[in-house]
Amino acid sequence: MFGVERRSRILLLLQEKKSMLVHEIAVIFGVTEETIRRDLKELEKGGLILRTHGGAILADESKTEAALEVREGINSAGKDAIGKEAAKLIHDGDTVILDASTSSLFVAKHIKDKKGLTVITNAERIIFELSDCEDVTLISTGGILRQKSLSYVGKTAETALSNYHVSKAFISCKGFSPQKGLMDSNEQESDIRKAMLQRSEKAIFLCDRMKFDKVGYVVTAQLGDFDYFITDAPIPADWNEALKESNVALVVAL
Amino acid sequence: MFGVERRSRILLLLQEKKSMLVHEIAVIFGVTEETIRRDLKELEKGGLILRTHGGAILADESKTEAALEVREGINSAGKDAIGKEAAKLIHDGDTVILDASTSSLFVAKHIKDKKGLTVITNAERIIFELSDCEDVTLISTGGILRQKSLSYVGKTAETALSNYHVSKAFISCKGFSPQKGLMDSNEQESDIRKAMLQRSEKAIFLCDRMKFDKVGYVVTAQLGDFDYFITDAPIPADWNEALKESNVALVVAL
DNA sequence: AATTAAATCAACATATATAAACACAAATAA
DNA sequence: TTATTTGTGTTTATATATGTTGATTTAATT
Repeated sequence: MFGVERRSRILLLLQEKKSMLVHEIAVIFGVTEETIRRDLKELEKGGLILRTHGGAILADESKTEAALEVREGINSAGKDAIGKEAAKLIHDGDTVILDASTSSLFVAKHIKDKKGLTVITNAERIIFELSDCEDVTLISTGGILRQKSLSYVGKTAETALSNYHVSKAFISCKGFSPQKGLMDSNEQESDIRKAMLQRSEKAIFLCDRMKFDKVGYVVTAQLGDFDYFITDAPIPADWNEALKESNVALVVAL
Repeated sequence: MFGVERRSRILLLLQEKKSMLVHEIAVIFGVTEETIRRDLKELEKGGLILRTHGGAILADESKTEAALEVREGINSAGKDAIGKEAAKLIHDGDTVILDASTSSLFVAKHIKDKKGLTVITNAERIIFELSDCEDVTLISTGGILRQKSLSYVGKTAETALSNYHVSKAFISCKGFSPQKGLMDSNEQESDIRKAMLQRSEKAIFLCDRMKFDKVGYVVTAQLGDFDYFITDAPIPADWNEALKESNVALVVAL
């Protein structure tokens, strides 16, 4: 059996059982656990599964709440650190765009005490988070609520964005590599992010370590579209070159 | 079971029970309380729950509830009855507008089990209430959030409305009398309601007894603009005449 | 305020799980 | 053929999840 074949079978098994142990899978295919671990890494990079200690679970997008909220739990420390650093780029009186990502939600949590801010977003969770901040003018794009992500997408939301022009946009994604750029797994979310980038003077890319070298099937943007790259871990050595070439400032939050 | 799984299950349990004891959770999953405490810390870091001495509660509840509780508390029994009656006018597959009023919120609470609904609203509170209903397509007008009422107002919100046409709009107000019509105390809220009435085939006026003969300083609509008048108490004798003249159906919820 | 029982925290222990470096054999290319 | 790559197995050091214990904090009651 070839590796690809095994990996696709692992996916099928996971779809059935929802979660499995590395050991369990290794026995089924008669290979070492190390091999399975490598398979799982591969599958995780494609965003198909979620690796855990001892095994893996299906990255089931359809399981709205549970999946979404567990995902939020992943590397929340890192995302919080990123949010804190990103917040430093926002000053009293600024007008900014926050996208519908957990990373941006953490940015929102760190700007509550700033004065005279205007925040434009398509994320219901961010609206909820900031709705009690008297000193923040909150603008929602409106549109059809995508329940999986609790964000507004579609033509309405994009059109709404075109009414504004801001100084800074904070954008995340599903996966990133310097060669392929920012990738998402949902076209609508990708489109909204593209629209956001167009409406902003400067762009800040929020990229926690879990996104490194992950992939999605739709390209949202390229590294060169951004002015800042904020992350929570040392980046792979060869990325520095790409950042310099694209003239993107690197911020590592710790 | 993996840690992530357990944590996501804990969330589900909390959503069900609202609050739980550490001990209680530990027994359910067959792990030590220390492990559960670590889980709860993790979830708290992500802002999903609030830890208490001995257990945890859901993070969400507090904010929106508390903020609007006062307003909702006013004749909430009557408004609930009105909401229930109003919900009877909504059928599977309908597209409706709900305004940003407590009365409309109660309508929302009574339509959660209907199929294939589309709800257009400018009320954050209603979006929040319906955001977990898989069978409801939720459309937000978007715009600038008016924090006092947690509703979207302004030109953006009004323009967004003009993209839609619905079969029924549910509207409330601050005060009403047959002679003066529906009155509000906020021009922006009034304008949104006017826009909503224009976008709807039929209009339903939600008017609990507390609004009888109250006044506001801006007139939103006249009785004749509506098809139904739903209230929770016998109306003053001389109002019947006006209702009949305007060809408005009276529904008294009890 | 003082007392007390319970809950929490911090530090450590431990069994697994994982990552990293290397080895090797089969498949592929030169 | 010989070299190179690729996938897998092996070994060892490291990391992780959970449990355990004892000190500390908290909340409830006197």
